[in-house]
Amino acid sequence: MQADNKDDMRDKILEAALKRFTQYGASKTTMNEIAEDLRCSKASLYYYFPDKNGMHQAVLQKIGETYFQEMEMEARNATSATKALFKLVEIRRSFISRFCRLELFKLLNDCSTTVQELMVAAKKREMEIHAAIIQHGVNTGEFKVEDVHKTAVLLTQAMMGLRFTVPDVVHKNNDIDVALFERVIEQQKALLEVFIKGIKA
Amino acid sequence: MQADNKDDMRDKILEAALKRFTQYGASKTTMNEIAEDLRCSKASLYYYFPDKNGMHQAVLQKIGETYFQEMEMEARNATSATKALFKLVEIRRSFISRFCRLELFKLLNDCSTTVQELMVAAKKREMEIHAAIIQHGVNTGEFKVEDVHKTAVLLTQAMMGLRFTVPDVVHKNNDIDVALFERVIEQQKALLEVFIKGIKA
DNA sequence: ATTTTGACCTTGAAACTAAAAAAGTCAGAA
DNA sequence: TTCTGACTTTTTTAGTTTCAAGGTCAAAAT
Repeated sequence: MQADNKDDMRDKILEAALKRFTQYGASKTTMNEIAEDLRCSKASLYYYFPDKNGMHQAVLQKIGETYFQEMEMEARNATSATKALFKLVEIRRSFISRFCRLELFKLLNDCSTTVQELMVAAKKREMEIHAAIIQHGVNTGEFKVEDVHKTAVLLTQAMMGLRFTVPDVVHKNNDIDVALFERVIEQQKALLEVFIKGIKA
Repeated sequence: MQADNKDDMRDKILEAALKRFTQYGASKTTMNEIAEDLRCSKASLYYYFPDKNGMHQAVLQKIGETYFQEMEMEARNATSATKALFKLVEIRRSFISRFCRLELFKLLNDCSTTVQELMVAAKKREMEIHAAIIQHGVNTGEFKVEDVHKTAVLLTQAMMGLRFTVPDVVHKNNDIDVALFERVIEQQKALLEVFIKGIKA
């Protein structure tokens, strides 16, 4: 198999990998399978990616990018800060329901430095989106907070934490269960409601 | 070795086990070591406890009982609901700093039914303490909430969740790091502040 | 020159094994 | 009724094997 140019082939690989990963999970997908799907040799994959983990990261980065862009779009175009914060929860919901099989969790537990950095960066970016919306709320007189940044960190951490405490038992290896995550989303909305009241001007 | 009566001996064992567990961790403590500390035979321990896990649970239940009683005392005697909620955080702080080596986490991941039930019960009890204080706040006109119970669940889950999101990396096997937990406590206080504003009458 | 590949090497996770250590039992003593 | 020494059973650890999957490379194809 051959693509028109380098970037095109790289993208085709990412597409095929994403399909396999979302359907069967990343760890249950072999490099051979991806190669067979693309009617190319396994060695070709290694021409475009350093290793399987690198490919997994690239897949995550790609879909993560659209996730964050959607959120950033919302942050920019929002009229009401309150509505925007609730919209973020909805965006998160639809993202997770689509990509819950991607073993985000497994990668996080890898403890490899690059992955760790990626996750920390993602956390930071999400936090900054929250900060931007809160800042907007402060500017319009909707909110009143002492320190926008600290408030955004707190909100992000509190919302994320519900992922661990809403389920009664925390499974170590399992990826995210969709039904369970719906309950997390519900609680995130409830918390957001109280939190917003707590920072209303 | 011989004690005056059955309950007394049981208590001596729990005391010795607690000492070992807090110093070296439960999994690194052998039944022989506890027996040697007490100058009794290992078999004696099995006269009072069904197995090591049962003993570990009993130790946890014992110290947990004083923890909850301290909290319940605060809930009963509180004048201001706001102050009481902040006091709970302080009680949690001092409890964790004393018993962070008890491998609470390991037991939770055991997934044995009885332990799971114990943890769920503990969660519920803590939640009910929060509910009682919030109810008190509602009665005195300090707070205004639609559903006291739901609010208490939300607050408890949000506070607990910070245990997982405040540290950048979540260690799987390690027990709680004291220094890290201080940061968790700080965020719990910050969240509580906003949360309380959000439910102020 | 860049991209692709078949053939090949390397690694890591699962499946055994044996030995050691710790958990757990019990008949009988105190 | 409480306790124990001597005992068995279970769990943990470390070492080994194996094989599928990960990863490499010289050479071929474009």
